[in-house]
Parts: sequence; C-alpha cells; structure tokens
Amino acid sequence: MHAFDVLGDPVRRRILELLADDERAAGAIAEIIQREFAISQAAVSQHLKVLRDYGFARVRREGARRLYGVETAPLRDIDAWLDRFRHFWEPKLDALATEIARGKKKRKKPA
Amino acid sequence: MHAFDVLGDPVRRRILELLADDERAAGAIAEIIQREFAISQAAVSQHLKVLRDYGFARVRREGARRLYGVETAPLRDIDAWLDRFRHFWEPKLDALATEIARGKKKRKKPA
DNA sequence: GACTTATATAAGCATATACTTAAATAATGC
DNA sequence: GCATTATTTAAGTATATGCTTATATAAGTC
Repeated sequence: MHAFDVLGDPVRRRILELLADDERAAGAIAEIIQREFAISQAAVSQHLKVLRDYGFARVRREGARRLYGVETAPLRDIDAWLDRFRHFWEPKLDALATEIARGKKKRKKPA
Repeated sequence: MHAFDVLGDPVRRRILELLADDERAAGAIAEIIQREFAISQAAVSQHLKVLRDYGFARVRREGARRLYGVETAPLRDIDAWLDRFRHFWEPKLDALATEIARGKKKRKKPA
C-alpha cells in the first residue's frame, strides 16, 4: 500500500487529525471514531495498525493503555511529491524566500 | 473515491507527473505508461477517466487527438490538508514570512 | 463512403481491503 | 490467581477497483 492509499481512508485521515494536536490512547481514539463512523473497536484497531505499519503513527505503552502519536515522515514524502506541482499555485519565490518558506535551513535563532 | 485514493495508484501518479510539465495526447501518455507498467491502452484510458472525473485533469480535443492537462484544485486540497501537520517539519515562520511562503498575497512586483 | 488511426466504453473477472464477530494477549485491582 | 479493562489478532465475507478483451465512437485519409 502506498502512503496515498493510507490517507485515502476517511477513518485513517480522521485519526491522524486527532493525533495532530496530541498523543491519544487507542481507546480514546476508538471512542471518537466509533461515534463518528459507527464501526467496531476492532476496526479502529486495524486502522491503527495500518497507520503504524506505514509509518504514520507510533505507539508507546503506558500501563494498560497504548498511546498513539503521529509520525510525519510519510506526510513529508507526500508534501515533497507535491513540489512538482506547486508552481501552479504558489508564486515564484526568490531563492532566499524559498529557503525560508520550505524550511530547508536550520536557523540558529529567529531574528 | 477521495482525492487521496486517486493518487494512491502509481499509474495515475505517473500520468500526473507526465502532465506536470506539459499537455500531452492520450496516445502519447498511453505509450509511455504501457512501456513502464505493461498494461493495456484501455487500462490507461480508464485511469485518464478517473483523473478527469475527480478533477485532476482536463482534456481538449485537437483533431483526432485528445490533449490532457493537469488540473490542480484537488492537489491544492491535499496540500491544504497537510497544513495541520506542517509545523512538525517546517520552522515556525513569522506572519510575513508565512504570507510570502504560502503565497496568500498577490504581490505587484518582486523587490 | 470505406479504411485507418485515436480514443473511450462495456462486460466480466480477480484481488485487495474494510468490515464483522470471536478469541487472544496483557496489565490492573482485588 | 481471578476478574476486569484495554487492546490486538484471527477468520470470514462483501465490495470496490484495476485489469483484460471486445466493441463503440469519432476524426482523418484516400
């Protein structure tokens, strides 16, 4: 499955949206998703597995809970793939603006 | 089908890459794709239909040919969806830099 | 107008994936 | 250690999608 396929599923997109702010326990995620999509807890768990398997999420145990967090590498890959089309909707930037805009440089201190 | 599903298919991604530079005739696209993916002309045509149907491509007739071009609205939608994750990999920009970076403003003249 | 070229559509089939229910695994509390 | 809570995994099924071959549509050529 390709990263784009992973994001093709609305449940998985919603889960990632939930994780964009904060880590959340599998159960807390399941509760929200079950309410919004009317699917079983097992189904939610299977989606979490897909997100793990394709590098969109990480888990850590905390007692009986499993805390999920977003992992951005595949999202960055997608962002990079879009680069070849960006000139269609982003104005041409000069070299410096591009550096700033796309964060290619680590800056020591914001001015 | 969601925009992400459309991009989930490697053939469709490749077609869009081909269109990123230039318009191309359906036949020219089919030729390349058939060589690279070993699928039939009909299959390529079906992918072109999906790209049309979901707003990723437009066609115009030119004699017996059909010239395809990329249409970026759904790509921009995806780009916008990624916004909520960008803070993970882009440095925090100040307001002005963000304006410049994301092209929210039409500038009259580059300095 | 028949023939060829360019492209799309139809019909049918195979496979992947998203769900279900049931069961397994693991930590917590008594 | 047994029950409970939290979560994953297994097995089975339905459906969507991507392919195939065959056919339709439309324009260009003689």
